[in-house]
Amino acid sequence: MSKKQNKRQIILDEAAKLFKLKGFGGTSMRDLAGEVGMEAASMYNHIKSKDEILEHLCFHVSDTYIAQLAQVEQMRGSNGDKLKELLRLHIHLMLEDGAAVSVANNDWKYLTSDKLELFKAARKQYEKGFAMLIENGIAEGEFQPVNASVALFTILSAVRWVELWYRPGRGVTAQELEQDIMTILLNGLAKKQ
Amino acid sequence: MSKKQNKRQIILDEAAKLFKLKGFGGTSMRDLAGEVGMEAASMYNHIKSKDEILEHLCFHVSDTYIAQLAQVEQMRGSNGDKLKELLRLHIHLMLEDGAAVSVANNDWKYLTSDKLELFKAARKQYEKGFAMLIENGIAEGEFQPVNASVALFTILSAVRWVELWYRPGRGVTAQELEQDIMTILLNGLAKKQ
DNA sequence: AGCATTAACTAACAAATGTTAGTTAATGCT
DNA sequence: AGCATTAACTAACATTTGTTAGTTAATGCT
Repeated sequence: MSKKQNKRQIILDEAAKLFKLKGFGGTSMRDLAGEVGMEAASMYNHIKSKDEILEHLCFHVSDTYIAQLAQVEQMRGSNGDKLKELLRLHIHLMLEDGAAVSVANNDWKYLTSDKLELFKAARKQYEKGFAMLIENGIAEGEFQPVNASVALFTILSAVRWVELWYRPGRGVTAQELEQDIMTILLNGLAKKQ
Repeated sequence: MSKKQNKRQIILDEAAKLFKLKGFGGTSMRDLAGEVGMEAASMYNHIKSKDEILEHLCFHVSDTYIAQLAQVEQMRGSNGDKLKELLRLHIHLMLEDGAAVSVANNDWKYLTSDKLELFKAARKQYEKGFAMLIENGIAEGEFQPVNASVALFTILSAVRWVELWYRPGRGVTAQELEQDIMTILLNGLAKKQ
């Protein structure tokens, strides 16, 4: 039983890496099997289907994001503090589970119909909670009076490059990264005068 | 001859839309043919291969970006002004040719080997020019002293959602959009105090 | 009118795809 | 020791894929 869990996890991890590299459609079960060190057919002892792999990866990410949102919502502090913390957690998942996040960002559209709807709903829920923090911040005069949706997507997109770009040995630490991104997004690139 | 150009363009445009919607791998030549209103085999009177379609779309985008960079580089004005203008042009292409930009952003990895290298080189050239503006701005004390690469990718990513999200009838005009994105990226979301 | 080109079609191909069936050796429980 | 389960294998399947061959009607030039 523990062995089974283990092999399944290896398949899922390897799938995340391959899907990130070559896309869901561009990755065949034989490719994946080669990476795992097994025949394609053998993997079906551990997983139900190729679609199930995709579902697992996508919902792992969306579930985590929603849990993080719930966690931040019951924090106390300013909207700026909450936004900062949610963003920090958001970036943190990217650094920790980059391949899965990449799949959830790029290959979610290949989910089959009912799962696709579920995923889109989850994403919308997350975005809604995120937007609420921004709207509250604007209403309370804490943030600049921009369109909240525009701010939301600008921020969420702004951090998406992290999973494509960040590698530990790149001369930028995770702390610097977080700090600089926060600076740019909250304080802006231009110097205050 | 003009007819041929026309049909070819229809195929390319329709391909951009489909690739954006379902990905390069997820779009079959028969799907595309159905959209164009033609049998799959008939399209080969107008295009060389499925790969050629992808190449055309990707290089159309990278060529445009590089031309825009060259245009801005010979402007006079502050680094902030140049950065603003380059970003404005960048967003403009997204609004004008969203599907092609989407393909260049998401499906470039399916380019075949030599074209893939060419595309990556073009992208690197664009990023290098973009980064130079930021570095100059920092050196001249115009921008905050952040890591230039982090700033570069944060800005370039920040605007990527536009092609996924923007639709004319969404209550936000292109002008508002540009303005708000500039505000957030250059001045920051937080109010100056 | 005669001819060459264009652009559509149908039919078919070879390769690749996700998946199932059937088999077999190893492992662990009673 | 005997039995059930697990997890690997090979072989094969039905589809789908990108693409080519061969044909045919329409178009336009001389």
